[in-house]
Amino acid sequence: MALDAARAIGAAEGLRGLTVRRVAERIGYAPGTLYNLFDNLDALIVTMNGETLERLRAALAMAAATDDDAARPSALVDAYFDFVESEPQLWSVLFEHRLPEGTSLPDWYRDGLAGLVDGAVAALAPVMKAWPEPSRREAVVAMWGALHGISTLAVSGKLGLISTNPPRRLGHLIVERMIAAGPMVDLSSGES
Amino acid sequence: MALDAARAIGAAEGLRGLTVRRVAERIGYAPGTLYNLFDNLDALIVTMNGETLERLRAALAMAAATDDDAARPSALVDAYFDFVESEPQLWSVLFEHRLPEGTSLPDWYRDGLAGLVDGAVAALAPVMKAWPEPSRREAVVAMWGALHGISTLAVSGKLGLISTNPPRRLGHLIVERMIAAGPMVDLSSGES
DNA sequence: GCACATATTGAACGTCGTTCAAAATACTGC
DNA sequence: GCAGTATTTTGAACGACGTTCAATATGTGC
Repeated sequence: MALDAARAIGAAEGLRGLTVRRVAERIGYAPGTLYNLFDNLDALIVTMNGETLERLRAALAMAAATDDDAARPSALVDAYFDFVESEPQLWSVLFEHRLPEGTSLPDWYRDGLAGLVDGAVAALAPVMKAWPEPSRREAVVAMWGALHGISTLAVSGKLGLISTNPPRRLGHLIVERMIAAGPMVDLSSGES
Repeated sequence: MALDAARAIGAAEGLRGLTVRRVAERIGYAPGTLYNLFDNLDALIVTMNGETLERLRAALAMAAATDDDAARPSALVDAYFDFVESEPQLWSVLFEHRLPEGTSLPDWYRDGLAGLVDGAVAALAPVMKAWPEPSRREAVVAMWGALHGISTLAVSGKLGLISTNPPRRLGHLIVERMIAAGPMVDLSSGES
């Protein structure tokens, strides 16, 4: 299948090496053939990213199945960084790729992301009882963004330029302190 | 100058529109002329990114000059998001751009990043007295990564898919809670 | 074997980054 | 002013890119 070839190339060379011609050559077809399967290269990459997203979701779900409530936050962080470190290029493609100006991501893509966050909210609920329901989700989104940023800077080599701390450690730090700190006292504060 | 043209194109169209030919056309020169000024397109973009980084540093330094120690964290977060929102495309180019496999970023680039972090560490020192010196820098790097991730997801449209919270609010949440929580009890914990 | 639908092709178009000999320009010593 | 040298700029060329499309091959029902 074309997606297998794309995944192999993406894992080896990232977004820069992912071209229609390379994918076609790898599966022994002419470049034009791929346009019978996908509208264009962007659609192929988005489809492949959907699969990567699903694998990430599955990995986090596995970690969320930990029995010990208190250990679950740390397990989720480890699962996240395990995934990023095991497939750094595919994870990069998942978030580096941007559609051209006019177009927008398909619905199943948003559903995949939402499922990821919902799973984390459910898994962390026992240790976030102090947070009221709406701000609990807000906090999880913020923590997801934090892990995402740390991983992004690490994979692109920019974190290593200014810190010797392993990215995983920074992730643990953020999540642990966020949960320990509890919710903001005034939810409407902090706006400029 | 070529950098002005590159900045104008980058601000309008992002990394996708930044081509040698477009930049050359805008300054009224042939494409080949740019290769007398820069080794290649990547070098041009890295130079332009250096200028963007310097403007970001200056904006944060301005916010760090706030007299009120307690208000400084919030001011820094606002300054960060003000910058991202005022030049989303140039900020995106600054972090989306990746050099090809072999090459690495120049030294002045790392110095710029380090200066950014050092400035934040100094500005936040009064409200982070509870953190011992080394882990204080670690925490600032983690918070920078968090703001970076939230902004990345926001600019790429992926944050809006799963949350209606403005990114700025998530940033305030993380920084406020991190500082309120204080350092980790056991600095060597959290490693898998 | 024939008609029809489907899959695949390969050439073509315009654009990209990059190179390089040739042409244009600027600068020197006189 | 001029000859000669150094520098800047050019424009054509190369290979690779995404994408399109008429032509061809392949498969299917009869």
